[in-house]
Amino acid sequence: MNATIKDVAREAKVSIATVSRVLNNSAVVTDETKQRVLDAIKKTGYKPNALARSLKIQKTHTIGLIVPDISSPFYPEVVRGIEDIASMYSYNIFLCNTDQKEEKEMNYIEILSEKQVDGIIYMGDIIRDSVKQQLKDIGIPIVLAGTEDSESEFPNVNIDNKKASYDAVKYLISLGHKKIGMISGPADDPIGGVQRTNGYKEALSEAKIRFKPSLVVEGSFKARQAYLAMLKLLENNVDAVFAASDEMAAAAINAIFDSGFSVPEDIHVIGFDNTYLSYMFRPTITTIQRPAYDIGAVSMRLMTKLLAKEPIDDMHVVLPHQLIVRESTGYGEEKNSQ
Amino acid sequence: MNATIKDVAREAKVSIATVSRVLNNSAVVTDETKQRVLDAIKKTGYKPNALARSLKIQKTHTIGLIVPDISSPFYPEVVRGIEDIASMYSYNIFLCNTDQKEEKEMNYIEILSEKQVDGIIYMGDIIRDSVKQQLKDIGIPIVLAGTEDSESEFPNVNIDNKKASYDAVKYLISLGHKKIGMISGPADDPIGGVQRTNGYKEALSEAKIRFKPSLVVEGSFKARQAYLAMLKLLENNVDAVFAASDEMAAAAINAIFDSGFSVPEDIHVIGFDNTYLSYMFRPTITTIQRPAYDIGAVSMRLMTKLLAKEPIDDMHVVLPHQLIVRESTGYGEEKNSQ
DNA sequence: CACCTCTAAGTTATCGTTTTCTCATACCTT
DNA sequence: AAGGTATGAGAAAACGATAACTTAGAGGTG
Repeated sequence: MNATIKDVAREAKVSIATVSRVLNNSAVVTDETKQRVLDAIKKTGYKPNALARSLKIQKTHTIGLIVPDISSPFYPEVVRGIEDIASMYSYNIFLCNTDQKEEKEMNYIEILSEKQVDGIIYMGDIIRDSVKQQLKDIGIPIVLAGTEDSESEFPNVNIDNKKASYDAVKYLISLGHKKIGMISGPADDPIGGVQRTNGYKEALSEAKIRFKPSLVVEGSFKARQAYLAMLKLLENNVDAVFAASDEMAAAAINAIFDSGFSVPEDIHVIGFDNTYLSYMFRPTITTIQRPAYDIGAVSMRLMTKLLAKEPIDDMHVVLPHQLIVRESTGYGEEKNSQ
Repeated sequence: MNATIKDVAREAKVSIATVSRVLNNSAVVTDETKQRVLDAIKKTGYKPNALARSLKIQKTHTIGLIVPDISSPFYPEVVRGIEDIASMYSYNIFLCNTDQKEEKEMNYIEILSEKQVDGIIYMGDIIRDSVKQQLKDIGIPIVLAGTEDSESEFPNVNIDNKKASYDAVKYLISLGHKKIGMISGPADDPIGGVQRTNGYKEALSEAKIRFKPSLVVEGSFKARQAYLAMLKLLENNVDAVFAASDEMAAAAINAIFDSGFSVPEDIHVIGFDNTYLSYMFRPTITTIQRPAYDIGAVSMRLMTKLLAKEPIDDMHVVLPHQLIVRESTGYGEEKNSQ
């Protein structure tokens, strides 16, 4: 059906080697022959078969993306960042949703390996040992985007989550709050759970505020649980809350309103991630910005360096986060200007 | 480095043909030989090379996704739906962001074709003739997800956009409104622009309300323009507004508040798409739900049928949309229960 | 003028599979 | 016992490219 290099060769009355040479200009071909080949390519409508090429050169210019769920916030932007840089370097990406399930992760890594991807970018809060081992076994470059493994064995790009939540809580303290609640991520999540809670504790201890376990309620990054968590915190009379995600912060604010209190008048709230929810929601939500697009872009750039075996200055990139102050902590009583 | 079928054959002391036979159980092999091969596979850690296989069988079990922007709402869910079904049928997907730019679209289609994808699912509001032609030329199954081409030449999965906006406006009319404004999509967008505006007109004409061009302001699906559009509509004293996207609806509501009016007390607003913004935003926004996940899932299912050459009952699937009534049109003055 | 060198282009092995032939052997027939 | 038919397994030809190795001339040198 589709023309092959052979058809082009026949048409141009040259050998397939010569066609290959003009295709990759890997060797000198006289202008006249070259032109004949070019004409033949046009005439036959020839398109190189990337499969055959990849089989021979042992490179696919394809990388695999392991993502918990492309339809949940944060990831779409990361993936966009990855894809932009990938396309810049002529790489294509396989998208694989795993819901963070071990079985799906293992399965996809296997398939990606069989499809001979040149590298894998992994996303997800928890990296199981089994998965880690398999990623090592397949012997291609791996980059972790927006996460990190316990021993820092893999190159990665991330923010400093502990510092980020430290900054958020410190800001609340600077506003004069003493009873600060937290709605954390799951306890078995080393980042959204452990690291962010640690930042919270550190800010408190630095300000000599005693840490009370009852003021930290474990959430699941879902609105409903966060709503209930907030109700619990209200029983403990908190005067400010730091939630480990914007969605949880929004749910918390709703819980506060539904309980007859007001934000920011009665209680201040800070979220995490600067999703568009945080600025479209009213009151707009003070939040920590994790530079999702950049995490993706830098991860992919790091990947291209690994693939090209370029020297790499830093295998573990820490991108800056930022506290974005909005109405939920009392900023800007004047009208918002969109 | 990696073991090949040859290594397995040598290890099991059989021919590579036999190994291939047990791999695909494409022919009878005695249990004893089979076991030897299986052992050899385990011992060598052999993984089939999908590239070589695909080259031979002329199928890659890979499909390409052309998407305007994975980081903008609606698409992540569609893609998730596609990927879920794809993985169910052992297909992998290439993700390609095009920003709806002709050049990028053409380029990606070319690359996908070179990489021998088995099919392409196209998303995007506008389908240019050049792109359409190229999609036809590469000679593989194409499915349009959440969109349609002018001549309905390609199989597609979508909702009835005209009917959807008709329903929204009819609902506003049923609430007693007469001066209904609309913030539409771009005029050159046959769906978000033309079809949705047509539905608006039809609902008006059915209710014998005269259509006034000044009450339709062209937006771009972006918040800022919609905010300005709403200010214009306010000058015309509208008492209700239908926006062609939730983000525009939210921006409109902000504009209304910032102008000293209130929603739903003074003005009713309806959005489009039931993004999570529409239910997290306060007031929650009445909207039309486009079943994004299902559009993706059904599109991919359609694709698998095309690839398997199964008989297809309907090449043009119209999925049901739904009007979701929330606070922005006055529903539920009682406390929202999350 | 014989010999060498260079250059452009052709031959062919190879990447790792699948699949079509072939073939050897065992088992039925009659 | 000779011939026919399954049956399991091997040999080899693809699939469509790349690249190492050849080779045929053209031109340069002594």
